[in-house]
Amino acid sequence: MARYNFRDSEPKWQAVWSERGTFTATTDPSRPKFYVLEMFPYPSGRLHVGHVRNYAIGDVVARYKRARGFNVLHPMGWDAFGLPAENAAIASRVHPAEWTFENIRVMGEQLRMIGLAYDWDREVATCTPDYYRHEQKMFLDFLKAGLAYRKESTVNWDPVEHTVLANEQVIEGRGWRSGALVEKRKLTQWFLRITEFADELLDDIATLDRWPDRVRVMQANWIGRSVGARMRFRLQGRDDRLEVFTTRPDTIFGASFCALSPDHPLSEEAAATDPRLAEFIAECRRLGTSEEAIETAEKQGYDTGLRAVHPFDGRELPIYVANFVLMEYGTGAIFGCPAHDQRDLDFARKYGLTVRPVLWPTTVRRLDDEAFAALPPETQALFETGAGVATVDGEAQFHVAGTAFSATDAETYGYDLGDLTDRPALSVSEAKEIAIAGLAARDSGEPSIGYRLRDWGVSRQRYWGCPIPVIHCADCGVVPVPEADLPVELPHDVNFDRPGNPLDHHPTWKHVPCPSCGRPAVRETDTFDTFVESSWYFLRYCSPKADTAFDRADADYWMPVDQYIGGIEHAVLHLLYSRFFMRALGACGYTDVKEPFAALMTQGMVCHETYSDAAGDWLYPEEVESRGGGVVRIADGAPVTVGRTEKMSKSRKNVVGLERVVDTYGADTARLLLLSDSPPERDLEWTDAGIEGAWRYLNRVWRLVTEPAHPLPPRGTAAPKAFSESALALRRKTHKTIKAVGEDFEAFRLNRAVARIRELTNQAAELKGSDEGAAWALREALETTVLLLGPITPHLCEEMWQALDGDSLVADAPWPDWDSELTVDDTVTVAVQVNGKLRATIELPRDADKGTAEDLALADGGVQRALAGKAVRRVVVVPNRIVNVVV
RNA sequence: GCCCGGGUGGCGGAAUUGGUAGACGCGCCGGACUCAAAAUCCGGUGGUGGCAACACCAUGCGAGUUCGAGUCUCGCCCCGGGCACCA
Repeated sequence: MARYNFRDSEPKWQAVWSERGTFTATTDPSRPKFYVLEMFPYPSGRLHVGHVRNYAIGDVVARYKRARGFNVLHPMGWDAFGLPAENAAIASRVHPAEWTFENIRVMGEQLRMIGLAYDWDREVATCTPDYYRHEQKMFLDFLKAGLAYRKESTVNWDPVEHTVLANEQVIEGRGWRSGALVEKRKLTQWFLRITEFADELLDDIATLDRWPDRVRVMQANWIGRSVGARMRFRLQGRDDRLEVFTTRPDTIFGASFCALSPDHPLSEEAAATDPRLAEFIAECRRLGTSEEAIETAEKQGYDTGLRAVHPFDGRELPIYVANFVLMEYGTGAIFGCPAHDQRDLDFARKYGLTVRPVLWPTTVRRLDDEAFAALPPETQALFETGAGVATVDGEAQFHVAGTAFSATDAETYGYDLGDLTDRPALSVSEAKEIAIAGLAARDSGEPSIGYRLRDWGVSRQRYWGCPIPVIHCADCGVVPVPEADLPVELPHDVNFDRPGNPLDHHPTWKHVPCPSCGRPAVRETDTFDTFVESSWYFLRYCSPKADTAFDRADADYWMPVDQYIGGIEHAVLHLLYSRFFMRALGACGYTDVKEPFAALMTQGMVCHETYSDAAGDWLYPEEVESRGGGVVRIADGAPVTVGRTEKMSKSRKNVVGLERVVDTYGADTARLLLLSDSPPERDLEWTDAGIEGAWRYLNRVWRLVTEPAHPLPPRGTAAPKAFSESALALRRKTHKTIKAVGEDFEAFRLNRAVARIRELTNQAAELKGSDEGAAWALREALETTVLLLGPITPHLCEEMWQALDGDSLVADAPWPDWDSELTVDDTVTVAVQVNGKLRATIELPRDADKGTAEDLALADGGVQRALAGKAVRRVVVVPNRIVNVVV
């Protein structure tokens, strides 16, 4: 039994593509371009099959678009700065650069092994000065344009190691290595003014019509534009005022307290004279900086003793410091309206504050607290759930008990707005306008737009990143590094024996003369967030050897990326930062393209079962095997616990190494499985059974092509006049498949495309007869199969194309055309239902009229039996689809 | 906690976007070939009942809209992604 020899074929065709420069891209404005890009990897060590899925999907697009006649740009590179390199340096005493470049070498070899259609001449690694020098130049331009600035912000601080921790390094509030309780600490850091573009970034989401809706929604929510008001409360016994931001000025009459962020200046001021408050604030700071930690922590507050005066009714409201108020959003202070906000309600109950409803459904009577308290407990309980409305004594009544009452935009409500209005019913937006007008009249507030989006903090106190090109001079302040002095290169001679930033510890690197006055000064020792590198790498690919960041003409031709592919985990940060970067670069005259990625596809993760031994240590899949109904460790037969299927990760060892799969089955088999077993956007579970099935199919096609059941006519033979029924059916299948697979590729339905190609293979194998027509139809089917499968299993297809006397490479062959006469059938099978239940199917000529369909359906024996003599009330006919008889 | 997804046979998934639920594949069962095994080929395979024709049940749970719901609406449950210093 002949088997496809991938061990010879795969390196052979890789060499052919490489020698011919098949995938080398050249700027050519006379041709339509297509730029397809997969998110570049962080060089973490070795590729596993999880990485490959991303690249295999992109490779299908690249090869398919190439067959469609596009001038395709498909580059690859390395997102090479990052924390893991420093961790490796600490753990294994290897230099981050050495570690990174070795990983790039290994992973690059692995990528070449899978036959991806990359233009390797454009390979980029972001940790090289040749790359990051341009980033430093961009930063200097941002600085000039006012898009970069410094301000204080908080970081996670490890008090034992005296170092800044990433959120990832904070485990349950403690430093991952020291185990010390993490504190927040304020540092002056660099920021990029992304909020400058908040409205534009939000509005332009509408233009991203080839992005998944969910990503667009996530970005819009992330920017979180909300129209509200800033309002100022007089402080009792003081001259200054407290400013808060609210999205619900209409509920101001329900305010019963104000709350400050622990980082608010007023909190700090109050803490100076109140040690218990100071302790409370310190406790809040141990929560860490992530929003998740803050929002999931138990809501707590501390009464500062300060009192805010209500701008309308003069009530004195207590001012709390609360652990859930974020300094970054709004003004870092809020007013609380417990009746209409669940969090405020919980807070009010906890601290015994009044709950004062100020809006209610117009159709109900309001119960005051006294009347409510007089009700029996079971009646009170009726108010706990739902919308605060319950029937008491036959009348709908309203009271806020355990659940805050929230209004919808569509309805109108009765409102308590003091003497601001007499109107009996208002919509929320009308009430907001009235409240804001009232505030303005008292000089206590004005309309304001708030954003959830915050400016992008780009300073990192780490070595393995791009140095921020400024110098701090005692006399001149912050001085940009002159452009002629770029790049500011990382020093190589660093050591990681001490915790903290090696750049800061370096004996000489940071000491430089001030470029402005010449006196001794120090370099900025912070480096950039690695998201900065990934915010413009797609531009560098357009002209990777250019002396500038990119050549304008090349970028004008290639940009935007026509198809971007990557994980859903990047739905907000990386994609939003890149969109911002294009606009910031635009403001500095670099480019006119606004949106970097015209189309986006987000692929799911590759998952695998996890295995652990009796001691609870993780085991690699290749360390275990099934034996006698259980799973055991191969080395000693010890029982193994099979855990849940999870995203492949080095930490759980549930990774399938690429080499093992490619050695055993070849790259094409792995590619086929990764592309066919799940829709690309969904998660995929890697199983050994799956890879066997893919391998079996490749050999089946291989044999069908190289050992056809009967001789094929020479390539290019004209079609015979007549075809047998079986041959004609195969031809129809062939042309339907061409049409459908093209549509599937365009829509990323890759798993379905593979299913269709397999159907074609099945039908080709079942072809009856060996006459001229059958042989011709078989050749047509086989050639088609090779061309359609080409983007998925490219090596095998080149080999088969050669076996079919193909005169060129599949990689250079145009996509096949389909004959519309062969893609539609003369008859259709129509389902017949009786009262919505399937009772029969009937064969009808295509596009038969409704009367014919109805008559034939009613004449059917099965239908008659189901009707059982009952009178037909109605017949619904959907042509070519269904007949539903209603009795 | 907040934002965004997902849930269909033993398993991965398909379903012309409101019209025959389960394409294609994996696994399993049976058969052929073989001294035997592997490989390959042929047939079967959602569940329950029935010799069978067939009937009933079935797309996470519960309601609803409709001639007709996996698909639309409302309310739940579970799983996953993100939450600004992991990339």
